[in-house]
Amino acid sequence: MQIIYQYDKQAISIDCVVFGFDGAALKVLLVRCKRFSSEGSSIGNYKLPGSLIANNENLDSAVIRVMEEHIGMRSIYMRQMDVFSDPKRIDGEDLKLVNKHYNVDVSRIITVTYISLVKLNSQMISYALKNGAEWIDVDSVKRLALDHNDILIKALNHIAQQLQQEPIAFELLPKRFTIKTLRTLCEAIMGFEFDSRNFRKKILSSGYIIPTEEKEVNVSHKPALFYMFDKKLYEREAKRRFKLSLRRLPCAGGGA
Amino acid sequence: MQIIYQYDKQAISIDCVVFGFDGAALKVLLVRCKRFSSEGSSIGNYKLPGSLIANNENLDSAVIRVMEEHIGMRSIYMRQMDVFSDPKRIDGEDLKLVNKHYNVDVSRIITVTYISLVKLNSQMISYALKNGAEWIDVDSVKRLALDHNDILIKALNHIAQQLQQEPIAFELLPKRFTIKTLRTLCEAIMGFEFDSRNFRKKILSSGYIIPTEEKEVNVSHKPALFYMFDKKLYEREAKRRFKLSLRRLPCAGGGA
DNA sequence: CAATCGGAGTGTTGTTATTACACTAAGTGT
DNA sequence: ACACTTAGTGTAATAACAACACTCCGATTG
Repeated sequence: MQIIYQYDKQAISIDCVVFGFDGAALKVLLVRCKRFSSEGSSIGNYKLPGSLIANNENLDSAVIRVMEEHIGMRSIYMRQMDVFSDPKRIDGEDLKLVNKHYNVDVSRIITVTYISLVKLNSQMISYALKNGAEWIDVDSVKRLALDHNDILIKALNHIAQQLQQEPIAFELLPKRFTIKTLRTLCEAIMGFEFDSRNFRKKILSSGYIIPTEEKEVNVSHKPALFYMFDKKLYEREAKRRFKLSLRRLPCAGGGA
Repeated sequence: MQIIYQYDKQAISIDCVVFGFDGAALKVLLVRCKRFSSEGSSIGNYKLPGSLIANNENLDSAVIRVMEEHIGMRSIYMRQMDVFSDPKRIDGEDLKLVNKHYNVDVSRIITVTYISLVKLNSQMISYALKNGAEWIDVDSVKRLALDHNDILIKALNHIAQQLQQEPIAFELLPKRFTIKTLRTLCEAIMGFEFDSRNFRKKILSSGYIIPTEEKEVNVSHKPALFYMFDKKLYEREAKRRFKLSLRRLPCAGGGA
């Protein structure tokens, strides 16, 4: 078989799954795509924010560009997730629409997906609305354009996994937060509930979630204390943890 | 700023980090690249096996194609790792060499990296040699072409991480193996040693690593029993584990 | 201003997983 | 028979986890 390196009709794009937390539910940033939709295509009413890769930009800068467009800020947590490369992933009507939208003529699109985590606030919500986007409860997301539902589900599993290993929760929370808020967030990400006493115990024994002087005000119950995440302490702990575990037995055959 | 979607001069490639285990050390498959190397370029004597994406093929099939070329078989464990997209990652002399080698004219290459795990045997070693490749101890890998050293290091960390969560060890071992061999492999991947009694206890209590009737022969010491990995049992266990952990508290703030 | 409401915050105990550690068993070779 | 080499076994101390019920504090209501 002759191999043809068809580098001239393939485009690379990024799609971002941007998560936020409003204190109660996990939200995802979706872009309305009316210009985009059409009969006979699988394009729904919403899609994940994304873009083709522009001239001389790397993937990360494309993500930053898209983020800036929809949430108005550059400095946010972002991590590469996966690459979707099936040539049949976007084809037929969908591909025509994409070609038209971007004014290009490509026969396939390879998409690199990213996960972003932002500290959601009300300005960001209205900023998104002004720019054709919307923060939507992950639980009430309906049909999305292209294969974006698959991507979203993968992203949800991904952060649930990550939550257990890295301090990603604090990327979604304001600087000061109560233990209850942290727990609600963890429950939203994991999809199940925790025992509040054990949760609190674990959090406080971590050593890097430190109390502030502040309490909630105007709540009709005992006010909760605010805490902060101390990144420096966390990193010091992380190093120590690594050293201590040098002789530890991993679940060699798989998480037994 | 005007955004130009320069889809017409970018190529997508895959690079594979293929690991094998010879019973004593972890090996990685490297390709000699004499045709490739030149004065003034960062191209070393070896590189990871890889390729540009060919006509109408998706990334996975490109990986399979490359694997077939170097190890002569299709059916192997492979997982996507990461995407390297910095435009400056491959440029200048290196880019010219790559363009010449593939007979293309691209200004940037975006590379998706894969990890493959194979059950190494002597036929594969000679097959590789005949096809310009070589299985090399991961500990004695020197300077590689382009940014392939970075990719290799990432891959090593990746499998160390994975080993603790998925049964990847058995992708590297023959069907039948001794507990000692499994331990040696885990030690090679993790980079430190385990207590042999605790290791054995853990492995045997997993429930899905089952003894065979066979023992080692012609060893000048008590012969070790061979074991097998039972995938079906593992998957059943995995489901049960998930159910049981429904109320478990994750290390919410990060692996405390 | 007493009573009610709602969520914050607190400790203990039984159970399970982890670690550390030393000897005997079964073969080969001399 | 003896020496050598690696397989294979058990226990006890410690640490992490899971299950569980009540008091505290402030706001609100009547």
